[in-house]
Amino acid sequence: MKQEPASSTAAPRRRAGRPRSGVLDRELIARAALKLVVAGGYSTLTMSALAKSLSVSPSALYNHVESKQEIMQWIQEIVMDGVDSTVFETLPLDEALTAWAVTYRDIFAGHAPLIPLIAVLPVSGSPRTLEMYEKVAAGFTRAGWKQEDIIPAIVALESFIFGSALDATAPLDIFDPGENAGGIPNFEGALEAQRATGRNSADAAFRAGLRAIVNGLMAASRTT
Amino acid sequence: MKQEPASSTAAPRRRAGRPRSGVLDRELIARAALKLVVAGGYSTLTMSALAKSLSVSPSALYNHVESKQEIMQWIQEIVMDGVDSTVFETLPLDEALTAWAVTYRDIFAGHAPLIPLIAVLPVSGSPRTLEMYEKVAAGFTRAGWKQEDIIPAIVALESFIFGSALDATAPLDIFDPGENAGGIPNFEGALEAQRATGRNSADAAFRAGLRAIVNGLMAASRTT
DNA sequence: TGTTCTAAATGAATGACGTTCATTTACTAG
DNA sequence: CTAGTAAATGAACGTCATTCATTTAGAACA
Repeated sequence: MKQEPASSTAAPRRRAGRPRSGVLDRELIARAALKLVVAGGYSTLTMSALAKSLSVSPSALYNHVESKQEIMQWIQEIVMDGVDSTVFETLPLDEALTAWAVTYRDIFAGHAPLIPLIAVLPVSGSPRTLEMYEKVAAGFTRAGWKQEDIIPAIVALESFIFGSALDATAPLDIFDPGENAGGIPNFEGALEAQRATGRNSADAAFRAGLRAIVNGLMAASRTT
Repeated sequence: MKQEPASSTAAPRRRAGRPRSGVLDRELIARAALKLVVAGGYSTLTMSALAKSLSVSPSALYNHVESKQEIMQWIQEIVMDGVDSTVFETLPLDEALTAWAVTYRDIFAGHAPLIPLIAVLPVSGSPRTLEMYEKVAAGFTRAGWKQEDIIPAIVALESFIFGSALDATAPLDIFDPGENAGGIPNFEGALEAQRATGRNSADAAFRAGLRAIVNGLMAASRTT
């Protein structure tokens, strides 16, 4: 849990910038872990598998990592880097929020196991995540938002994004009532009507919900 | 993964309604599991601990349960039962949605580990959850919504609720930039302003987001 | 050059887990 | 009284993450 001093380098502690032996370092481990995850999903990310992919014994990893959780945090940082938050510099707030949210959800839909982690993780450990927040907050500020309303708006959007990313991993027939059909006419009618549109319901929900929450937030900011 | 035939009883398979020996049954196991969780959190819910709390050996549980995941589903059903969906019968849609969402989030904030499970779980295994959906869908129908818009609206709301429930478990100082302060003026300003309100930011975000998404959805339904 | 220091790797061991299985127990039906 | 059977037992297993005493090898210093 300890943070290295002021150094921004990710490499293990070494004597005055002189390279040291060791096959491993933070960057290497993080990349290898992400590679494993992308190739075979999070269930294949074990310390043994990770060590093997680095041609090293599992215990060697613990010279560079406190726990597996820490590796998950490293992965999270790399993944978070893929979220496009430059849009706030070029687009009006509502459009920027929409574009940002879309990339955010799409990226984390492929990394659902990270979500329960992120939601609870202090941002202090992740400078790049902080930079993202700064860009988003700047977008709100530029649009003239009251300062105290900005954090709640960001958190609300993120909650929706994380929930939607989880939802995106659900099986397509998740709502099929199965043997419990009958006695639920309203729900079944709605289900059938949605099915008839031919659209993926997770995507439709994300789009509709995103438009609603963005419009709703913008409207609220104008009334106060 | 198999479902028992048409029987709606939760008891283990038995001969023509005649009670059989056995200390265990589904209801007992589920209640004991929930009790453990409420007392000590999900990390204390192990098959050994559960068995011990029932004065039984761990392997005995497997005569009634396929896996620990199945127990988690049983817990989920009990917990879901606490969500108040009667409000749709008495309140106008927007107020009902708000009241429903509030109880939904508050309840699952105490059961965060269930969320990644639910988001991906077929509803067919949970009759009571289906009944909830029916009441919600009926509320939308009664309010004159187009059928095909109902499921996406429900899913969007649930995504927001689940995300918010996860967020509610975060530490209060989750946004503290720590040593990374400086260089992120907009974010820090917003953070300070939010702090100055004295409100819990997770709660403020949930309230603001809920109002926004409900208003946004209602507005959208009027334009189509 | 040789000695010492130390970061880093090793491999064996540990302790939780969830889960399986052959066997026993105790009730019920005939 | 005899089977038959659901259910409980306890001793395994296999898979994890993690720990630790020990070894290895490169760099600093003499």
